[in-house]
Amino acid sequence: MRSSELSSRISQQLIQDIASGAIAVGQHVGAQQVADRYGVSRTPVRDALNTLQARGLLKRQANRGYFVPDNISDALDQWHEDQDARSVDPYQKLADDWLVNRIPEEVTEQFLRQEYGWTKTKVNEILVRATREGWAERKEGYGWRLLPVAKTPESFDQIYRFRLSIEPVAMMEPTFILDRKVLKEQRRLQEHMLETDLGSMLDETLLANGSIFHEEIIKLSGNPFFLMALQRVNRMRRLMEYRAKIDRERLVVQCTEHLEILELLEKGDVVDASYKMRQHLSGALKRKSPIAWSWASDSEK
Amino acid sequence: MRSSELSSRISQQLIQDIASGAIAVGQHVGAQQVADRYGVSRTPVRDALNTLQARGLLKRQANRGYFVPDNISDALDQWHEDQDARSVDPYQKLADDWLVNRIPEEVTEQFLRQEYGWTKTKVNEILVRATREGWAERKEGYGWRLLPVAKTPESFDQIYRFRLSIEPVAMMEPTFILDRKVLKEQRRLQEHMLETDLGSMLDETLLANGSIFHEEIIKLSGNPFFLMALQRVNRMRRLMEYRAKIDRERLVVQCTEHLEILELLEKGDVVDASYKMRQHLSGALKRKSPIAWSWASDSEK
DNA sequence: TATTGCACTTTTATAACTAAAAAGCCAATA
DNA sequence: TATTGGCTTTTTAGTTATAAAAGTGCAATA
Repeated sequence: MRSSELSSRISQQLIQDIASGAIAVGQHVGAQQVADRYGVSRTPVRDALNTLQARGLLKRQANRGYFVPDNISDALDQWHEDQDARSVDPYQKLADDWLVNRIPEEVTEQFLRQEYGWTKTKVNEILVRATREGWAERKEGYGWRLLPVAKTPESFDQIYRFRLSIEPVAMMEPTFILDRKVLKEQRRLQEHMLETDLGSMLDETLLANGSIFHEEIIKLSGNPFFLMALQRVNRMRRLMEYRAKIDRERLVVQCTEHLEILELLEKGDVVDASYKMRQHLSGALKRKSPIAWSWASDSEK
Repeated sequence: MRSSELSSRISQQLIQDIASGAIAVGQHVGAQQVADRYGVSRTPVRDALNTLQARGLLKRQANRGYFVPDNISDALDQWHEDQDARSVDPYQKLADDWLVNRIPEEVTEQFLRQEYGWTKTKVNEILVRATREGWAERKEGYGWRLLPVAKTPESFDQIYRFRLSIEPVAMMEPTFILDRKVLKEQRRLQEHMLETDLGSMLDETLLANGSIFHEEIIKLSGNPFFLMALQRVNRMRRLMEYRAKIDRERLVVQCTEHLEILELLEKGDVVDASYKMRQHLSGALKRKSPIAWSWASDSEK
């Protein structure tokens, strides 16, 4: 059974979907279906499904497909333990090193290849992603420049101020569509969060929850530029939050507020929902820095 | 005298800066100074300056540097003629082909290499840029997906709606700084536009003018996320406008409105300036499609 | 009839080498 | 004393062969 990078990514994603409840217990998980969802062929999906089945996260019925078993919690716990020693994503590694000033502002590809032992393509792939997510850019000549944005405590506030300017407005766009199906699905996810023991969930899953909710709502605006802008700042925010201790109590408040917004939308009360969204974001902004900015001091050495 | 891609880009940029008035007549243009501005070494800058000097766009004084000559208009006209047969930027070529549906939504790198005769690195470079500018993304497995955003007449409206939600708000940010130096420079550029014969200016120069003004203003907000978002939609807008006939009369109105906003800011009247900005953008939105959407019909075949 | 399993094709990654381009340095000069 | 000119060093682009990974079609099976 092969286990390429892509199939590992698919495994991770599937586990997260199962843990977050996006894929329900007992549900059928077919290779073709998963392949379509992620836009890949069945080859890497099959490897991923095989791996998950081997670890008891999926049950297999010959020639009928894979299913989420009843005893999924145990298997998930087991999997979490196994993963504790998992290797860190190179992208996160670079982001991390940049945040704590372990690498200079300007780097050459060669420097990264030597420093991390990455191949030419790997370096390129990582830098492209960093470029897309807004914290790196190619210099005109040789080398790359890493941007100080998203490095400081201020950027957290700045991101929330930016979101305050787009999210409530997006909900008032003339092309906004109250898609009941989306609202229902989001309600299900938020309620699932509240019902589940948050301590047993992966940090990634918890962080993803907030982003997904807001992105699904802004998507309803029918204006893709609002979505693109939100996705971009969310990715940056997660770079920072990745290093932080998550305040799980705060998450309960977050989910509750999400549900309140959903309720207003389900009633068709878009204006109040937009207002509530504004309050929701203001609340996050007003809170004292929700993250221990342990690394900010490093830059003052 | 070499003429690499980078040094050609620098030449282009310098000419545009001279044409738009960012570099004034008689001003000294030193190699080191230019190199610092663009973040490159003197090597490609020297090639560029040499090229420009050879065409009479710069005057050289031995060991003292280059200067913008008095008779720059003639030299610029001459240069424009020479450039008429200039080769199209591969990036624009791909964008163009995508806009008129000459290439499929999903492409492999190999396809592009064969179709356009580009090298592996070139293909990568172009796709990375398209990714950064938001209209392409890597598929999970092989291949790339081109996004339909920025292909339709609606996107034009959507971009303006988005800008309406961020630009006036950004001016009201608590960190907004009224930088007189920036305002003065922008006033100079806008007045230069009005004084110059627009017919003699390159389309690129005219299109860049509007973007730069708005980006400089939003930069004053002190919140880089507003700037990043604006830059992104501006780049997309220019992809579309690149194909269009420019309404030069409209540009006069545009510059005048820019000057009005500057005037309010110079008086320290940020609130009114923000309101004027809103009106300015609304005006552009309300105008009937400013572009002949010649290619939109192609998709309905 | 939907799904898997498997063989086969296409596409991309990797590595090593050569050519081209950019960066960096220092002496020469107005 | 700032600036250019020419030179050397460093970095990246281009090329080719080979391995690995992903995509694709079709028969087998519950």
